[in-house]
Amino acid sequence: MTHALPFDLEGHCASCPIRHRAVCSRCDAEELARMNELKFYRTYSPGQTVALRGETLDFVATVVQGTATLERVTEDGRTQIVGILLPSDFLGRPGRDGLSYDVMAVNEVKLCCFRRKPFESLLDDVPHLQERLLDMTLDELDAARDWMLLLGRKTAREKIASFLVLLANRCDQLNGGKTRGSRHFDLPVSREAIANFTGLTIETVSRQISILRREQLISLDGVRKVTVPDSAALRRAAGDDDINALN
Amino acid sequence: MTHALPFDLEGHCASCPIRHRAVCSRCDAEELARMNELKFYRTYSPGQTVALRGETLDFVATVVQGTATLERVTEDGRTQIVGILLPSDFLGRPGRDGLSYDVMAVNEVKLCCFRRKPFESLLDDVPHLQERLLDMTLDELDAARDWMLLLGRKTAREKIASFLVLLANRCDQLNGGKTRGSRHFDLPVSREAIANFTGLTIETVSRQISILRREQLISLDGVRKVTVPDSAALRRAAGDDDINALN
DNA sequence: TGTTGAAATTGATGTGAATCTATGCGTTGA
DNA sequence: TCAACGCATAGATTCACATCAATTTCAACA
Repeated sequence: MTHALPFDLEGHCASCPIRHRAVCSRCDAEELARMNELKFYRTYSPGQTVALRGETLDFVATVVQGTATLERVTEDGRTQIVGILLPSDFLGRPGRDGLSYDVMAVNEVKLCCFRRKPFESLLDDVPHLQERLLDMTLDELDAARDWMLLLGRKTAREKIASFLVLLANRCDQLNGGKTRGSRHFDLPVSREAIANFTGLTIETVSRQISILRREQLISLDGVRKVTVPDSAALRRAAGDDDINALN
Repeated sequence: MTHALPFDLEGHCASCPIRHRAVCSRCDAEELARMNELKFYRTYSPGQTVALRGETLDFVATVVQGTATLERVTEDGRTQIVGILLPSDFLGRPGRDGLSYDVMAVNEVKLCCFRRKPFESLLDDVPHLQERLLDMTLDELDAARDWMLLLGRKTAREKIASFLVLLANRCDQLNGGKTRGSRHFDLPVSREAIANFTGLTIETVSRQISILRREQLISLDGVRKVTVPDSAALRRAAGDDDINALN
């Protein structure tokens, strides 16, 4: 399970690729040095469970690499993805033993971890850290609420278009600036995951993707590589009001 | 627009009915005194807009009395309620000019307000305040994710049962301890609001409520007063797994 | 106590997405 | 090279919920 990594895992935070976006992004050199001593890395393989709802999770972490999903499941097995963790996202709940959802690695995931108790002390001592965590949590809450509109009120077509817009935007973010005009990205997840994210079935996801392709709003290379020739058109199909156009 | 209030609006925090649950709940006497000087009250009448998505909101606040909804709307007018503010809930986003949803007063709402900038300074100075706000935000995020499962994967019947369970629990909370056995509470919102909350139509809401009543899972006195003879049975109809039974 | 209008309920019908059932199409491994 | 398998696509059918259309209930007020 050893893999080449795009940066030195034993290295310091200074060389960390997501340092400027993560929970530690507002920390100064001294604070960073303190965190640097406490941190440790963990790797999960595709499909592996990172944490289960209700179980004790004794660490918190930042995603350095890979994609993980947050899932809620009904007693009879219907599952809803309630969040996606991409690089720079934070995992865990300071002040609580466990999470209220399952966390699954989609592909190979690398986490920069801190044991929970020491991290809670850090939060008390390092205002920059707590401020940033509050801000990230408020952003997540806004994103969750956008998603509630999608789940409750959008059609299958709008759901798929919205999902693609969301991914395109997040990919842009990770690549720094935003690209204009034609955009190209990889779906990090299977059709089943898209279904569980949008509250649809895989069949409906597949059909709607085919329809969007026939209408030339997207084109596919294989089953995972997506090109969006006109992001504005796709955003229109997503049915959002235009305040969101800024994102 | 003058009304009798259950506590003295000009009074100090010590007499505030939601003091032990709100964002200020962990503050000591000295911190409270500081906040006391900055606070001011506002009242909104039923149906009034408290804030609009995208517009500048120059204050943050705690709900002291009444109910408000957080709403997201598509360009063509479909609306989804993405949150309910009940007494002790926090409104506003420190560090941001505006909100990403509309806020509407359902009935007469009283807010304990702070101008945003001074409140942000308070957050920096008063660790208890920021800690509590982070905790409340994380709770809201968990609740939003529960709601995503409901919107994406539950049937109409389960949605209505879940909604009633949620309300029953929140009402218990506000009344301090939790009541066992038969529970009784008032719906703070109309059928239309329930529809916008659950992602259904008013007709479906009405039908499902009638069905639950016929099955004796609930009984109604008028259209707003609900009695739940057996909360465990209603929770079962809500389709949650039993980890939630603790709540 | 009657009048009015909005909100809620109920019924009949329509429809979008789920379900059920093949079939295609890359990977993996013998 | 070819099964075998998982994943994606596609067609036919069903069904849960939406839509359309009347009532009925209820709160407010004369």
